[in-house]
Amino acid sequence: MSSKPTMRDVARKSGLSIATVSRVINFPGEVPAETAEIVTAAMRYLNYRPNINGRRLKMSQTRTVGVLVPTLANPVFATSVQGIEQEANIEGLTVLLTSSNYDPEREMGAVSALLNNRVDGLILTLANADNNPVVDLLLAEKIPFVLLFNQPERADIAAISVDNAQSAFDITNAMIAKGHRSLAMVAGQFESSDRSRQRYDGFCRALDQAGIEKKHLVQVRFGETDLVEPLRDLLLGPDAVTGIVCSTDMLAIAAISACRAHGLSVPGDVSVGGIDGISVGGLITPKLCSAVQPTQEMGRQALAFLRGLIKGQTNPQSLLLPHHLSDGDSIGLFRGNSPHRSSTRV
Amino acid sequence: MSSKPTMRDVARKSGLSIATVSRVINFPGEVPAETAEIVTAAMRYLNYRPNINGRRLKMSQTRTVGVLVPTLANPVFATSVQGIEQEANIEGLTVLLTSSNYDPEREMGAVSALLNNRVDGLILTLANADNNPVVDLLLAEKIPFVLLFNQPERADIAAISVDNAQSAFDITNAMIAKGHRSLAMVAGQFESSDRSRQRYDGFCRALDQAGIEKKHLVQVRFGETDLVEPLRDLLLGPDAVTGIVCSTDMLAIAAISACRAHGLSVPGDVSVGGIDGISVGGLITPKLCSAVQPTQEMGRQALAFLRGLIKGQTNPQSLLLPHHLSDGDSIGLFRGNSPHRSSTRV
DNA sequence: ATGAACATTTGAAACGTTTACATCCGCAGA
DNA sequence: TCTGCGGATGTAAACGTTTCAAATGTTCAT
Repeated sequence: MSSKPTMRDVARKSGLSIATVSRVINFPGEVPAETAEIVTAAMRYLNYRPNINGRRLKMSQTRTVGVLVPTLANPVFATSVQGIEQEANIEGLTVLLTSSNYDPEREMGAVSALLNNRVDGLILTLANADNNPVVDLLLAEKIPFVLLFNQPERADIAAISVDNAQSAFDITNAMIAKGHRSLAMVAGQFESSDRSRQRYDGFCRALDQAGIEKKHLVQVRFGETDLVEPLRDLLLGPDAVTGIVCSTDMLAIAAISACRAHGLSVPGDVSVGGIDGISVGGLITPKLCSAVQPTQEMGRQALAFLRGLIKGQTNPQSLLLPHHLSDGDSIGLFRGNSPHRSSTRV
Repeated sequence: MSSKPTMRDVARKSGLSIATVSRVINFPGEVPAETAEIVTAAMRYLNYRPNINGRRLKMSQTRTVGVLVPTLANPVFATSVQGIEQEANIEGLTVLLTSSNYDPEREMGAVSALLNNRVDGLILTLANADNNPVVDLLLAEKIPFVLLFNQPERADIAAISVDNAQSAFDITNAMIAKGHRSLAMVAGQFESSDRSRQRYDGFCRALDQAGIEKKHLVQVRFGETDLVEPLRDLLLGPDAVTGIVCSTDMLAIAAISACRAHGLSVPGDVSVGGIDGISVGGLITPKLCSAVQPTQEMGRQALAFLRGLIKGQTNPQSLLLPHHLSDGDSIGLFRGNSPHRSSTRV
């Protein structure tokens, strides 16, 4: 009476066998309504709850999926997880969530822990999808997995993302179209994010196409929100830029803040664009202009996709979801260097 | 050879018994270095990974804790989960995360699922901590749990939060100190959040103390970010306010946006204050003035506290962590109704 | 040589499920 | 009456661990 009641207790209480109890739980249709009632009554009486761990041990499928994201502090990932959980809930799947903090070492540890839990599959956002030991491990062990936000080079890996390079290309072009010729990109460190590099590539492509030679790049540690110093030269130096493309919206918001700290107005003196489309971007002033990806939907799709893989559907294919530019006002017409700005220059 | 190797396989391979293998894994110290080496070699050779579900079934403790938050879309909760995971990682605990979407019905379902997983304890942020069937269930089943952000009336429930009423009181007072006498609160619906109500109480207390009679209140659905219509009367009506206290920072950011949409400047025409202290608040313009709570730290503490309860430490006590007002500039001096504002009024 | 004391290792019984297989029973058709 | 069938239930063997009690081997004082 002290410990939790088990199926055996329910069986005893209802005068039936443990097998019948199990059937009532798992295949209510295959049992006469009358017996089912007896059993459920006993369960209610005893306050019985099935021990999922017993089931998980016995069954080959655990109906659990593992999720690894870099961090929950960035709303992009938080909302994608929301999408995953939403879809998982519908399917009655349990989600095991971990985060790597952008640290490749922790990625392996986290995935290892998830595998010890015998998850049926994984959804991962990796620092670097290419040449990644985690990916190799998963392929070797034949565990179904889907990459989210990563855009791996190998075609035989399931991945759901937007076209990172194209996103950056588009937002950069939006600036060029407004007359800006002196641009910089602020990006998360490439070692911590392949997306960061891919987006930089798109940035460069846009500049090349416009015949712009100077390609400024500032890499910042992830989680960093104070860009005042990192951007000083870019904003006030001898060849200051008039447009900053940020590899994420979080960086863009931080960049706008840094511009202000340097006495520059956005978009008056400097235009700033982001990538991701996090929701606060639409609320701040100036409204952030960003290459928006359907984050939550991507999470949902990732889970749906993973479910397919788990069911044995082979030939994983990558999905590139469409992005779009939001109509913000953080990108403005090029006006030369405003008086205010030149006066501010050190 | 097809399926995953088990301890039995490792035992066979190393010519030792399954019990010895288990001891190598769990008590490496109690086994001669030589045998340990043989066993680990076998494990490496077979690519063995322990099946945690087997262990969980056998052991009385699962070394798993369940976490329930309203949503990950609000950075307050996302960062608190970060804190929880951080601390859990150190302890080698697994975190099972679910969200309720502010829906009391889903709360019970989610907790039930967690209990089926036989979690050792729970960390919960509930819509309403008082008279909550989930709390009753947990108390009845004697499952250790800690409330996070909730401030229950009952003293026998472990809870970690800031003083919600006091937070609202302080931020409201900051406005009053700047000369504002016509104030409103924008809050999440009380049914979905006891904090919302507690914060409203603090708001009222501040107004009472200042001898202000009119107490405006607008309740909005959670997740709502478009406050243009909800705030119209408040901002443009016959007795428009000059200060808005928001029950969360997310609402505050949305409120600022709405003010702008109505042609009002913050803090020129209207002052806006928030509660929570999410990090973007410090990056936007105007810098959000908020009653800041140490969100991540609270998550960490919640886990530490829960660990104590699980270890059998009795007499749960509530912890009220200190909050502080951030020095933002979203709250400004009362200037009467500016010409701009009156001209904008419909 | 004998047995006590100790260090290692092992056997086997759980933990709470699922499920293939067996059993039981009533009833229709012969 | 017997055969056979099908529906309802029961038996028992897994699943992969942990762990207690017991066995085995080793060392050492007697």
